[in-house]
Amino acid sequence: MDWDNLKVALAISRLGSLTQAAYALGIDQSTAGRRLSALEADLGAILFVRSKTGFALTDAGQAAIKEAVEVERRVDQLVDAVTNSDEGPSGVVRLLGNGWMLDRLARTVMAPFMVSHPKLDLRIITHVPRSRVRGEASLSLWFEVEPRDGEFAIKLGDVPYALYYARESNLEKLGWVSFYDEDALRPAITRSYRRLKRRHESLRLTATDAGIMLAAVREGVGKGLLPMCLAEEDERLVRVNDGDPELIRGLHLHAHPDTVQALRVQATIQWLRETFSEVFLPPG
Amino acid sequence: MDWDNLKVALAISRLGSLTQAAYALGIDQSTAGRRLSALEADLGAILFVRSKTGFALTDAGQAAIKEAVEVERRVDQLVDAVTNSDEGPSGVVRLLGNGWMLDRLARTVMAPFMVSHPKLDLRIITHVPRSRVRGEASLSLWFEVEPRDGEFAIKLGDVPYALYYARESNLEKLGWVSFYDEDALRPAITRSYRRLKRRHESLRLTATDAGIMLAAVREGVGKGLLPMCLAEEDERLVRVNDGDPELIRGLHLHAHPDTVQALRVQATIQWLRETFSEVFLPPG
DNA sequence: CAAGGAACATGCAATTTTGCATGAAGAAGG
DNA sequence: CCTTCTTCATGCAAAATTGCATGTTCCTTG
Repeated sequence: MDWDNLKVALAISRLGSLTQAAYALGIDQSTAGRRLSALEADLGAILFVRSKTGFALTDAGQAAIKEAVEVERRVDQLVDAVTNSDEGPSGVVRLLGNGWMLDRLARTVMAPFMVSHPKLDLRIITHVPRSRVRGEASLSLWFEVEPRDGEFAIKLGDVPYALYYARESNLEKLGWVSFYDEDALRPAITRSYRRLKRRHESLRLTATDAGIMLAAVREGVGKGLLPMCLAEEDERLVRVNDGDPELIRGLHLHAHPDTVQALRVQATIQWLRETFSEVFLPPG
Repeated sequence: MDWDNLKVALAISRLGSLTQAAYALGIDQSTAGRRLSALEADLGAILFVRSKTGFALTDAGQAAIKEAVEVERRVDQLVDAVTNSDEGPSGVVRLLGNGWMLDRLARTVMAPFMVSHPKLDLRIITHVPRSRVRGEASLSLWFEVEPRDGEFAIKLGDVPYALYYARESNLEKLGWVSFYDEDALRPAITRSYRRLKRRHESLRLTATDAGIMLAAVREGVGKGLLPMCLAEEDERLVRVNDGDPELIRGLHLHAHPDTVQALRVQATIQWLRETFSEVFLPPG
């Protein structure tokens, strides 16, 4: 049995299809299929039921994947133990989250991090359906979402939002630009909006990303709740009220327990914790 | 990094040389060398220092092997978990011990065991220097030897020895056939001999294996302490004294902790425990 | 219901890996 | 001190693996 073929089984189990698994591994779909077949032949058991819509785990497959995850973790440990000393952790880390958050990270603290970790391979993925993320060294940035099926979560900090409008606009006439996505119905958010928004005011635009909202508000489309870290930097935006932020959202980092222990994941977590204030709090 | 290359590193670390490792893995020495080089390149660290006398672990190599052993164990678990259900455990188990013991096992209880475990691959190795045996799913049968460096040992039972001579010989005129090997100087054995052997009696032959001793005694070369399980079955041998055996040796089974957990090793241990009386005690 | 898309299987050529043969370099033994 | 044995490195042909192109089946969507 070729130990390397376990990678294929793991990838298929995570991505659900041969094609995607092969792409993730950087090999051809046909190769992935043949290597899986070879693995199954060596083990004397069928691990996946093939269908045109994808691969699904059999009972034997579930048992195998459960152990293969452990194998992967040990290999990670080995790589960490050996390559560690010279140039810091190496390998792939996937970072998932909202577009504006990842964009902000990229604009502020990402470059020095990549420089100081030359062997780290960061995959930035915006707005992936949460269900798709399983295992495989990935970290997700989410607001107030409790971890799913045994995910490991730490709170990075509180991100303040405040109400802004464009300097050139007439505040009284402005409609609203508001957030809409799976999180939009959370109590904290609806409560803030209910408190701020008067009945007769119109809703001009919704967006799933605060970066787009900010652009819209800046161009005078309407007023809206924006992360202070973004808005305070923009000279064309004016905050409506002084004092406390209108809304505070807790930012959490979710990690799959299979891979939290890997050094590269730990390093990324540490980086996000250390730079949180700089990235997500308003300056000063 | 090709996970399968860890096998090569493990084999080299256990057998100490590229050639032997390659032979054990069933691949060519040049292939093993190239795969080790590839592994080292992927890890960015040298694992072994090459010399004409063999390969020696570097510090990085030691760290790597420590983890690779864990990887191997998890792969074992995976194979056990998956192939388990149908035809019992599979894989290689090495069984080391004295020639006569392994010979006796082969004559008595080995065939049914091999039949009931069709996927098991048993490697019988007689009289290997003990230092050579490290890791790699091996079990050793030894008398009264305490386990080394964290080996795991269980006592199988007591093997009775008694004094025999050939039916056609004249007991009074017979010299001695005695055991000689690394274990021969153990207190229990020298005590028995001192008690039994009179000064004027001559020492005719020494052998390192009780099977050869038995053949010699049977052919009238001399009298000697023989395992009762062997001697009682031989019509041409006569026991000198009735009653208690002249010598009792405790038979132990040593296993390396890295691999005891593997199902195939467990199955082999269980087999040896269950059949001990039939194999190593005199009939009746 | 038809068309388009996505997913897995398979034949075949190109690439990679492997094994063999040989060479070189040290260790062991007479 | 020389011979012999064992060990690892390397060039080259054979073998195995891989990727590409294509075919087929099923799901989705208009």
